[in-house]
Amino acid sequence: MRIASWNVNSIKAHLGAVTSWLKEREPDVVCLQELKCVDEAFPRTEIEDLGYNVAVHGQKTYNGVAILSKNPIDEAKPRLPGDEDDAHARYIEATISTTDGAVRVASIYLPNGNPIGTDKFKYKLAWMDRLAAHARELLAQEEPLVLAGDFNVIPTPLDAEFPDKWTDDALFQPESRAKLRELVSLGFTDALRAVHDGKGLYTFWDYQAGAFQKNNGIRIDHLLLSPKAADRLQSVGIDKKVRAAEKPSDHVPIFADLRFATR
DNA sequence: ATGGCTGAAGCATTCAGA
Repeated sequence: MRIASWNVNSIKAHLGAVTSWLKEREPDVVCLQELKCVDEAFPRTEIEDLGYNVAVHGQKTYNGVAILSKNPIDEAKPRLPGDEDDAHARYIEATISTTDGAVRVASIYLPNGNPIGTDKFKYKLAWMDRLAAHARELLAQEEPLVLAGDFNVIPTPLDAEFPDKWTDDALFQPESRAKLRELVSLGFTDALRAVHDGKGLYTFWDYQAGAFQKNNGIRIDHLLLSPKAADRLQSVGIDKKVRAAEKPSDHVPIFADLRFATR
């Protein structure tokens, strides 16, 4: 089973890139972030025509997350528990059934948190606390679980081409990194780092100043695997080349192949 | 030292992103 995550930076603006990539990469499950549209405006038909079931938690202009799955989506739940008053559409979770058992998947768009020293940064840290609390509950169920999304945290200096440029940024604050470590330490495996060492593996390049041409990137899109998902991990990839296309999203897809007898 | 670009909303310019 191939599970992918991609911050598409507006599903309407980049639908062509998404459908081309779906056809080429053939993921079984896809977690999308930054849809920037309400549920009714999501291009459901275009995605369903490629063989996917769709669960959307949208929002006008900002945020918005979705889960696409070739296997049936049994249950989809928007929002983290306790976030009923949060207007931001940043989380949707679904259970996907396969002939080889169920897997639970969450599509996560963690707050950016810039600039530091503001309520936006406090909101980011509080959101991370709520995510960790929920993740702890999910882990207790001891099922295959994948937390997939744009976590807006650079885990370590290895995950930025120029880490010194990010010292004043919310994505690289010690508090942000500590909270990501606390989440992972509940029992998750960072899928990419389980398979690949070293520098130069990025999922985001700014649109400005030729960042992609300079490979001035950061790794902020992550796939966190519960123990029963990590046991099945075969390989992980980053589709860097989609960033070089015309009018790309500023993020690229990351995907993991798990040993699941699907379809 | 700073900003650079992109998308949405909406029609000039602001907000947000990271």
